Amino acid sequence: MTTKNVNPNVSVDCVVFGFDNERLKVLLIEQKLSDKEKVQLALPGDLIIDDEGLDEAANRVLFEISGLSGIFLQQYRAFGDPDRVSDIKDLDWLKSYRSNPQARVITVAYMALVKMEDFSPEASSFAERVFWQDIEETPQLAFDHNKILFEALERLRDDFVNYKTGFELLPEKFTLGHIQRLYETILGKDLDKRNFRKKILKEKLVSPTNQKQTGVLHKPAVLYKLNHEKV
Amino acid sequence: MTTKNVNPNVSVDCVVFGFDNERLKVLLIEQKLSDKEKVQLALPGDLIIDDEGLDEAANRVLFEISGLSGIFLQQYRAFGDPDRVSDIKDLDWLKSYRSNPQARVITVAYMALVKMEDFSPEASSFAERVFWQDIEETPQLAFDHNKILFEALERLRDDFVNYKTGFELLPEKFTLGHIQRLYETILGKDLDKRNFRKKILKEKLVSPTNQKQTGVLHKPAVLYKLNHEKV
DNA sequence: CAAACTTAGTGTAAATTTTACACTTGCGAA
DNA sequence: TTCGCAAGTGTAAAATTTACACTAAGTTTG
Repeated sequence: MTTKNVNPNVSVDCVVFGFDNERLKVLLIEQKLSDKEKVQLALPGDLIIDDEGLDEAANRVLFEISGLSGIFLQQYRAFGDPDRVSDIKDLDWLKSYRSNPQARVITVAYMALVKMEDFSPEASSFAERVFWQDIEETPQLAFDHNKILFEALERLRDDFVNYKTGFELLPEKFTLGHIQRLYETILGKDLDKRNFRKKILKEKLVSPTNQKQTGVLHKPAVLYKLNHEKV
Repeated sequence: MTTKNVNPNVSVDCVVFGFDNERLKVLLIEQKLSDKEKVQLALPGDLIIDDEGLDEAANRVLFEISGLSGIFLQQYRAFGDPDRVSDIKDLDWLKSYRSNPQARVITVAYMALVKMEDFSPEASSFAERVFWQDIEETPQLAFDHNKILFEALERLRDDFVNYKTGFELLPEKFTLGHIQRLYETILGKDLDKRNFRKKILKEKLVSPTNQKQTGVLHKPAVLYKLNHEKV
């Protein structure tokens, strides 16, 4: 009880889901361990700085690592097992301004969902490589990042079950089929076409334009747009 | 970018809701500032220790401050505005083992719901007083604790809307009226008696016993019990 | 140019869930 | 014995959810 504590390092980790009208992906980085030559995959994340809030830190870190900005990151929980980052001394990626390189790392996890076409991640600072990874084929990640990712996905699906979010991922003009594929992708299951359309149209969040798809190898669909005042 | 950071203090705060078959309360503590004579009200919380996990820390801290243990605490988010605890230097309650008394404090918030009759909080360590405060009359709290409490309440209600939680708050034998009052208390609104009973009974989480209430000044109600295999 | 392929688009009936609503019952207290 | 109080009970209407199959309109292929 009178032990002198060393304050923990505090980091933020960002689980950025990307949708490409087809598959759900997650933004990963490849980082190199300092002395050994091993590389490992991880979620973008880094230590916070003294005078910034957590939300602010998440946005900064994501930008510094991947070049992405303007993304709405939602915090969903903190992870703080004392040994969740055990081989911390081996790591290059804890930046030079850390004050206690030997101390544990507590991380605050953030989640976002974006359309991939709007964002082209570019590796910078200590990341060797930044890329979109298909969610169905997630590899082994560093530390407890697989767990952090899994919980983010659970939260993402929770947010989708009420059918009121996710439209922001669609292009300006989109078809009802696009929305349905979005929902099927996120929820990981098939939905009945007629029932889905009924439900979406009842919400009145989208309206038809007088345009149709072109250049598709099937009957062209009516294009819809968002009712911005409602979203 | 090359600034030497001071690692933040990390604390846990516990929002323990208590139900007394009547009202919803929250566990608060009264603590004294060091030099001045002012006292302030706050949620039970304290810094974490090096080698403990966050969940572990929450349980320890709650026990040390209030004597309560065996409570299921659920983490719901971290709060980390850089100036959320601005007058930290004035505070006695940051224990002696803190390493950076001048640094910011990031807190990880936990929530629990218990039946008050099972727990008799007793002030210990640095708390002057520990008590149950009616949720409808929450006073001004220290730091951002009003915000932390508000978000806990939102989360609590979210957990209740699916009608599948909260039974653990009831005595061993209880009436349907008790459950309804519990739900009305948590949700903060009245529910239709007949519809509520229909719904609860359909869930099949409770079964009637062959006993009835005694000593009540009205028609005695049938007592129910939990179907433990389902809860 | 006909056939094949692909997704768009559409309606209904049954089942389930939700909502609104009012009176009688049994106990203790006065 | 009457009064106050919460227990206990049923139904109809409305809303929501679910299951289900064919035609339409383009493009590509042979």
